[in-house]
Amino acid sequence: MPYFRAMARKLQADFYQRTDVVQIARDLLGKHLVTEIDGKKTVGRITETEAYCGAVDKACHAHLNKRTKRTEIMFGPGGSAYVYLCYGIHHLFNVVTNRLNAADAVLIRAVEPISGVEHMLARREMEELKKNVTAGPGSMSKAMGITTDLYGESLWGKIIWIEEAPLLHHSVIHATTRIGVDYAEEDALLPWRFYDKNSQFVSRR
DNA sequence: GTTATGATTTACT
DNA sequence: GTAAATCATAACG
Repeated sequence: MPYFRAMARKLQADFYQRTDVVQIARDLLGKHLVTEIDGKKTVGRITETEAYCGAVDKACHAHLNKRTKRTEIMFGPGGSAYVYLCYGIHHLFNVVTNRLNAADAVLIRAVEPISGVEHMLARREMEELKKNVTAGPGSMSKAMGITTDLYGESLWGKIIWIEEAPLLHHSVIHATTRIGVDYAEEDALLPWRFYDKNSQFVSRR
């Protein structure tokens, strides 16, 4: 490994297995999401996340500890990928957090392209780099090559991982309500969506 | 076996 | 602003 190129550390179990999913959602902002799929490596800086808190959150698929084949991975220990298909078209990528039997997850909603931009554009069938290439959970997953094939994949393996990066200052993190969870009644009002105020690559303002 | 329904995006009017 | 696309999953018979 060339000594002159700093090798960013992959986030490990101790990061994902903390018990406060909202804190993890904040901490993930600014980190680098990396995928290496079909020999194509793409890196994106995470700019937007949402926290989903297992049993007590009406917006979470695992609300009241509803255990199904789909939600099963969220009950495992933190550090694996929860990917599912939404509206029959979009693959949404989540990071499983917390300990065994605490079904929390963080939805990654947007990234800012860092490298492998040509692969992202090819996957999105686009010509130039605009924010909608990777802003929005379905778009981001498509650009990064994330599909339900990655369901249950370890986040410190060789296909997908997240690299350490300095925490963002709290003053540039904006907290607001989550998107598309109107059905969750009072839990739809929780300020559990976070984004980097300084980034253009955010799905909505 | 059937049926309802989305953690959304895109292309319209 | 509104609507269509499109299918795995979950709940029910």
